[in-house]
Amino acid sequence: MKKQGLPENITADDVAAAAGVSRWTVNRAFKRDASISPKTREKVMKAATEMGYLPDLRAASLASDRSNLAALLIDDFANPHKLVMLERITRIMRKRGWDSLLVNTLDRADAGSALLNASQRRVDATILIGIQFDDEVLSAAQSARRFRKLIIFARTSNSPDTISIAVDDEAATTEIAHYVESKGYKRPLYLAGPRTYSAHLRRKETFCCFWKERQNYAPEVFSVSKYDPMLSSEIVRQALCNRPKDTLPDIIVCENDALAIGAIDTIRHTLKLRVPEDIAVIGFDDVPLAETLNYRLTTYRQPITEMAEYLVDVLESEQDTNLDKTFLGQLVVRDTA
Amino acid sequence: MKKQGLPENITADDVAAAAGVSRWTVNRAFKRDASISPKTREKVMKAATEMGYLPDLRAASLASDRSNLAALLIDDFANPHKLVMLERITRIMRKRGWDSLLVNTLDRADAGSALLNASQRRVDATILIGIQFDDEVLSAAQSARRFRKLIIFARTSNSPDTISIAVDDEAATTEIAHYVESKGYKRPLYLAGPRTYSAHLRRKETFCCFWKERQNYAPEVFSVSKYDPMLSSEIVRQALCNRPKDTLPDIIVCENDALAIGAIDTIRHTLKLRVPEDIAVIGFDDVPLAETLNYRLTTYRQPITEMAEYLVDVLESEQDTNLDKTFLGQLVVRDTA
DNA sequence: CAAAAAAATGCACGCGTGTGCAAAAACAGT
DNA sequence: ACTGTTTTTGCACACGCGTGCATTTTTTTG
Repeated sequence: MKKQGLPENITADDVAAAAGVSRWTVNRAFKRDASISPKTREKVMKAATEMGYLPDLRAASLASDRSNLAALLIDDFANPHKLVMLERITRIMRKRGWDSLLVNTLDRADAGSALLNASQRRVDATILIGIQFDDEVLSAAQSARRFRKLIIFARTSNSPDTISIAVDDEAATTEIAHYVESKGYKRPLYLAGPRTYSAHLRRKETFCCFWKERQNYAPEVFSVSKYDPMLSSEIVRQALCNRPKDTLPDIIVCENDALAIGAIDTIRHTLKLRVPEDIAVIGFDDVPLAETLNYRLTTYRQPITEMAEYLVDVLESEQDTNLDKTFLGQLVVRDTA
Repeated sequence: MKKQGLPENITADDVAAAAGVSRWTVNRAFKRDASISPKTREKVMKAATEMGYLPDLRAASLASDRSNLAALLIDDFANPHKLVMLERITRIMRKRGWDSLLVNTLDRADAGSALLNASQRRVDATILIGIQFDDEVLSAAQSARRFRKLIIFARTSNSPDTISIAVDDEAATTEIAHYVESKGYKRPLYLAGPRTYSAHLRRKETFCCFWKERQNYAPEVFSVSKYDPMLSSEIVRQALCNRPKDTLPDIIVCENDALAIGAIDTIRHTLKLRVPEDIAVIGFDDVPLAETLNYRLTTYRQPITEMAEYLVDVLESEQDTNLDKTFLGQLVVRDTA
């Protein structure tokens, strides 16, 4: 693919020679708020464009020790909400001049190595958008130092070395619980996802506490080991298929939409019951599928855009403590509850 | 987050001093098949581990002109199949030692700038997994040179400067068409996606030619401007909602699963008809949702894993011509056709 | 119009590693 | 022990740009 007659690598020196200035002036032309006169910059840019020159970000990063690059670690691709977060985060990062290194963490054992992988590229920050990051991994990460910032997105963590950006699970779940109560549901079933350690959600706990306190009994709880609609379908089937009708829950409150979608499928196609008339369902996240004709899912929307903007604020921030932040989302009432 | 008392940046020099060897020996220890004695390597690695040293990949890339990094450009996050490709590609790349730079291309106008963005990081290859890459962008990319390899994934292109890795659309669509014919469908409707230029699919054309040749009439065709289930639902509704029953298609053949899912939703929930009894549906891709209880979609599965493995072969290949390759997938018959 | 202030430009040095070759060390065979 | 061979190690130089400061040019001001 090498074009003949064209130099293999155009550097700032080449452009400098062509424009009749020094190399440093060339690089200044490419740097915002650099001290350079408008007409020199124009002259340089003209030469650069003709020669197809663009600064080498590796060298820039090496020299300045800032890369404008952040690693995104993800491990849970079955959850459609991940796609939404990924899209929003990469879009907003790019809009604000940040590139993203995507690292697909294979499993829990792999998380540590993924972290080191990112650190070798000397990224300015590492963003965790997954579930399999437990204490060991986090402490290993810290002991390896080389991590400027370790950000946990859409999940809260108590680790002091970590910055957590997430919705306020307690507020959100309380709002959901109030809604469930106000609609007169009496036998809620809580469908929880995998339980994690360092970085977790406080949804199940909040819902159950709320219900026990207000209604004087604990809701039934089932747990799915992965945020995967098909797995959720299977767990709900096992939980409900042989039960007499009057012992069935009247609503399934799900930790997120992936679980809710699986639950709805089972209710409709395996149990042959109606949603919401026989069993209502409520989700969390508001994934694109939740809005489709088929699901029309009642769910809680996280303000992902706002969270992603704040994420970039954090990337660009100089301070390194007290950056945790929680957000409020909004209950989206559709047809399933 | 700086740990006190620890040096800010541990370099190979530090490790060399600690291990009593030269810097070059330290770096050799980290390089496979480098000429180094086992016990020296062990000694170096021990010191390196204690000090938390890992080679700086930016500097390595700068010096060697190889980054083991490839850019992934994506623009179409509404299509669930993108998530599958992304997952598979990043997983296999990582397994084989490659990192990925994810670039979210905002729109067609942005594609060129995204390409330049990637080139500034001096990636070894740029992989296009989107639709909005037309001739202009590709030629701009080439004229900017700095692109070692430009790979178009899951789409074919005739550009000589490009490497295309895709399923054999003609073979796949022919298999689908044979299936449709053999099942006795008589009024197929082809639901196509957005039409593109340089990088395209040959599905619609193949299906229509096949049908015209064998049945002597052209199937009806509708086109959706984005691979988005909700948009597909809307187009199908407009196309079919006021039609007398006997003029409705008996099968909708969709360019991919995103469209098929939207079509099914409309058939069931808006037209109040049954799938496949009233209208059958067939998709393409075999996204995870296709397998769920709710859809049980008949579709064509692309061998993404195999394609991703080949992609890495291409990344590692020295030659730079004749690397295009097409793959055969498999028809997955479920309940919708 | 000269002097002072401000803006623009040039430069030595450093960032951390790879390459190819030369020097040194280890090993083999007699 | 001695030579020839192979393995291992060290090193000068290069990769392309940023930083901080010194120098030059331009602008401002009395």
